[in-house]
Amino acid sequence: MALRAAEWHKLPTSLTELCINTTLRCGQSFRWRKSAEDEWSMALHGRILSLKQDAEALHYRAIHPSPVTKLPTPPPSNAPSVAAEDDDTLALITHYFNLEPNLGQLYEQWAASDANFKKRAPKFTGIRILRQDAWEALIGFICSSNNNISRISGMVHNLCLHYGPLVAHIDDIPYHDFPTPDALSGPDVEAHLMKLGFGYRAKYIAKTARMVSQEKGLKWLEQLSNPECPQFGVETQSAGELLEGGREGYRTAHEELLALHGVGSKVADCVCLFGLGWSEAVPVDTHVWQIAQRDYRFGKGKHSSLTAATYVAIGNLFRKLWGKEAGWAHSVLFTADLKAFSERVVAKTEIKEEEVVVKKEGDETVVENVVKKETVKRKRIKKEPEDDEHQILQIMKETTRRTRRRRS
DNA sequence: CCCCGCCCTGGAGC
DNA sequence: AGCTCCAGGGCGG
Repeated sequence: MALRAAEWHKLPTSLTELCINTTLRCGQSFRWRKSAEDEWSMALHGRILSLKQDAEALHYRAIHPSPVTKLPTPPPSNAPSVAAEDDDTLALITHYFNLEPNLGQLYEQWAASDANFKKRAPKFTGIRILRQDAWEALIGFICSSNNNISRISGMVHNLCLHYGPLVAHIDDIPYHDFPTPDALSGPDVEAHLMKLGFGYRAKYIAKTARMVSQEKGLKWLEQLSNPECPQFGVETQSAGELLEGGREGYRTAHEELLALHGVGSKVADCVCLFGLGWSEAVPVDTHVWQIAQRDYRFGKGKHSSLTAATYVAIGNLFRKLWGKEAGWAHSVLFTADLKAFSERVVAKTEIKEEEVVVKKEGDETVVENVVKKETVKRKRIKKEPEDDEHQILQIMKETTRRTRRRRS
């Protein structure tokens, strides 16, 4: 029997209000994959969500797992079924992509209060802070320490593949949802993740999963959410006034998260921003630290290195600059600084002035041009893998190679 | 409070 | 080939 493919639906929007090509690649989520040319897919809330975008609209479709027909009659078909007419996919997209705020207006506000934002943001419009599942964000960003986006994506993919529930296939490629805390609490998880190449993060994940599933409870984590911006399906409530260090609920969430293994200030802020809806959270990593030095006069005197005090000072400055959505504005600048988007950078930071150094060697005077650090760095740009099949193969290769290495 | 060495891994540059 | 550095850090001394 020929199966009807799931239908595509249309959600009108402009690329300045939402740009999935930037939003899905800027390192806030690690699970989206290219399922075809200009098409992104991911398992989310028990379905495969696929997206395409053009200048007028976001196109989406949901593939639900085929209902398990217990009837012993005809040959069972594993093919995905069509979404019900009245399913909640549109509501899910609106929630997940945080589509409520007027992004053009926000960009204007941020630009008006900061010349640097005004300078760098125009080529990075349409970036939305996703409202991701808190637990998934927590584990994803535990994986992110001392790591790069492509490897983090591979690790998260492996977590889903080995511990997450299968949702359905597209072109014979399986899509798994993110594993629950229970699923990652088994006795062999750490050793297994070690074999899968997680390195020292294997222990962090195993410990954190046990703490959340057995000690604190998933409810504990989810209740750290911004009540104005809750998990999917929960009613909203007011979240109080913005203080210098952020709202009360944000401060509490940040502090509570620090009790988990592998969660420091930066990872806690990522979870707050991307998983708990606290838009004033400002994760300060090496990129943001570099931005703070280059564009906001950090790196000298009291704040000459990225200490805990400096970390807080940067967040406070950004909150003073941009207010309640400081983390959102900061993410735009962060993205503008990512290597993967380096072809879009503004004006190449001008042609960097060469420092001319005059020094004496024996009798002669030698004049040489010293290339500045920034110029040198730009040479070390690697291209992110373009097509995703390549990326998936990469992931498989990693896995088999490691297991093979073990055997020998 | 700050600083340092260490932790796993893979890719890139030299 | 072999080495260094770096990639969205965290932890313990």
